[in-house]
Amino acid sequence: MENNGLTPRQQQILELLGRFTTDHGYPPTVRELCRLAGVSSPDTIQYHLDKLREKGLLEEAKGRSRAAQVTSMERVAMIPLLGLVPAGPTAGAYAEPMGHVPVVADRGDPAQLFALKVKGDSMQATLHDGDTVVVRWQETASSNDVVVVRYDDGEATVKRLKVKPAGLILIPDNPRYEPFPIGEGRIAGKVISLIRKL
Amino acid sequence: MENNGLTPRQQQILELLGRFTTDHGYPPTVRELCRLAGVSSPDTIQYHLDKLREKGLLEEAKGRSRAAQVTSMERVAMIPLLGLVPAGPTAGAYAEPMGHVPVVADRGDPAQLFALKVKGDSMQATLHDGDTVVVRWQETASSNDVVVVRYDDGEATVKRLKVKPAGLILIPDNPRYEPFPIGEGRIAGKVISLIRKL
DNA sequence: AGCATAGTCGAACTATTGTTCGATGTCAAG
DNA sequence: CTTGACATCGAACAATAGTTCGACTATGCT
Repeated sequence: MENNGLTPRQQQILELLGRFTTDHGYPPTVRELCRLAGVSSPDTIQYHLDKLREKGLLEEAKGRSRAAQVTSMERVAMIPLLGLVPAGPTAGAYAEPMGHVPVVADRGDPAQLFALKVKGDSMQATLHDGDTVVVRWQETASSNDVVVVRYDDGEATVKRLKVKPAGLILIPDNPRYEPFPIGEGRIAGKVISLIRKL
Repeated sequence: MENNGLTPRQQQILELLGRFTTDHGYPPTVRELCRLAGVSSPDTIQYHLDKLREKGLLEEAKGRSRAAQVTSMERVAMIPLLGLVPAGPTAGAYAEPMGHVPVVADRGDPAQLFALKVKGDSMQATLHDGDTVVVRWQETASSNDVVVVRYDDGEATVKRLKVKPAGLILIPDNPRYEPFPIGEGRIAGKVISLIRKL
């Protein structure tokens, strides 16, 4: 029953704040919240905002405009969806990509991440054609990691890595394909998660 | 080579704008951009912002504070991660959940979406233990849809749906489990995508 | 040289926005 | 009935932030 000890009004303001933020991309001003909540005095909103801040539900940020944010909201980073082949760990993340993928920016630096669209069925069972994978730039990896390997000619492939005394072996999870040595390729990154539309 | 016809300065401002926004949760003010870009006059930023607006790279939003946004940024919604069992299509998305999952809010109303953690291996091959699935609230579904079914006792399960003349059948994708009729259960929603950590 | 483009500055102006104050009303608890 | 928490209002104030203006410096093109 006890909803964090929030009064209905506070609950409503919190809800409006969250909705506005995701709708517009930035938080509302105090007066915009006035309109949304149907009250006429900015102080009414300010009053509730203070209460919410006391309870730790809002970011402490007084004085600045549009700075009221729900604290519980994990910070989200938009990582670039580089297409089928990653070009390289270049900086310009706002030019080429064919889109962006939102990820929760909790573990590590999100600037080290990028996304890739999977093509083909060589990794079937693990990765399907059309899947989106989230990759972290790194030049080394461990056995059994799924890695992105890039070749000088611009080609790239996603395979499971096997570290053997003889060298690095790439293993397609689909048994209809044969494992092969990495050759001239270099590891570009490690696949850390996948997103699949059903 | 031609980078959208952007000058280095414009490129930089765009980059700073994007970074600030994802870092703070809201866009910077003109003067904050001044500091970041190392210029002293607000007009310098304003000048470049106008150029970027002309090229359609920024949201048209004059007069308001902190309203400069990169247009290419897909709007992101945080949908509630309800845990193992969805309680119901209630509004209070900012209270109970054990977390939030970011999704691109392009198709349909993101308020109709929620996330669930998958438990068990009855859907193996399609869904693994620990996967996060994104579900849309709906009370009906088609054959072969993966659906969330809720029972009165508070239990819930994820299975593949089969519409038969005799009634609705739930099919575990794992052949080690047997299909069974939906019984007293009701469809709570349809699984539209999955997120898996590797 | 003449001219257009890109970039910058500092100051001033205006509008927006956060904040504060005193006053008022409601409602349940003591 | 008095007290306290909850809620609201309107007005006023101060700080912040968007906008505009005139002037100035490069650079490359004609």
